[in-house]
Amino acid sequence: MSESVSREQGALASRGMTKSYMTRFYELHMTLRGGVTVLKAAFFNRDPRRVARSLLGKILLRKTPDGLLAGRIVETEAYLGEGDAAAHAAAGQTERNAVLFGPPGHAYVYFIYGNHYCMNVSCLPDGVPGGVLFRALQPVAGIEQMAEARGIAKSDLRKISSLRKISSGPGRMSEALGITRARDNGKSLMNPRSDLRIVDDGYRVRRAMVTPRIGIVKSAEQPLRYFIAGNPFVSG
DNA sequence: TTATGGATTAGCT
DNA sequence: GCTAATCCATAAA
Repeated sequence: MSESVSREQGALASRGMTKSYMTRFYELHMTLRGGVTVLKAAFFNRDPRRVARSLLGKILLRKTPDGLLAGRIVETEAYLGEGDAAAHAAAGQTERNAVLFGPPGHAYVYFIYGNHYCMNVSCLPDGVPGGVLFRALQPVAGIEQMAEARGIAKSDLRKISSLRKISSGPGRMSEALGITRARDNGKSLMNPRSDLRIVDDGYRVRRAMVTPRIGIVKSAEQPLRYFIAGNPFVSG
């Protein structure tokens, strides 16, 4: 893991990034080290608001045949059960949203606007709905592979604007990691051998912000969107 | 069986 | 800033 991160840093350095830019870009990367721990069920078996806040700074890992992909979670949204009109769980359990009603720590992937997949992690005990939407990642490892999946030219990766296009947004993030409903819906994110999991590398968020959620109409006023203050990879 | 609209994105003005 | 693209889960009929 730390080896592949070093490779990424070397690759970017070789593309002529300035020191000030490197400092900014890798502020969060430098803490990713060998001793990572997979988040356990107790972490997710809580109110989605607390889970959404606690997930900031954690690492989402994707293993692929072509290499390891990783991104630091910099933006999340909490979706509650009953009483949250914007939540998919609001109208009760269906085939699509069943994972939200299941045990905590599992991936809920849905298809939206005819084009995009979005991923949540289920929260609260089996039988109680709730989830956290992953909205943005800061690329950490496998940057070139993720860029390719997003249709971003390798030569553009020195530009911050292109780096942001890799995984700043729920649909973009899913495309970068190759997340689909068929492949990933219902998967546990707590299995150390899974190709999709969340780990804690010890990074601590300095300051988190809370604002209303993005892209919804119902219950749009509630402050349930969480992000790392000042992080350039936050969407919107 | 058909109609509706969305937890988004890219591209154009 | 504005809007088309584009599919499918859900609701209505």
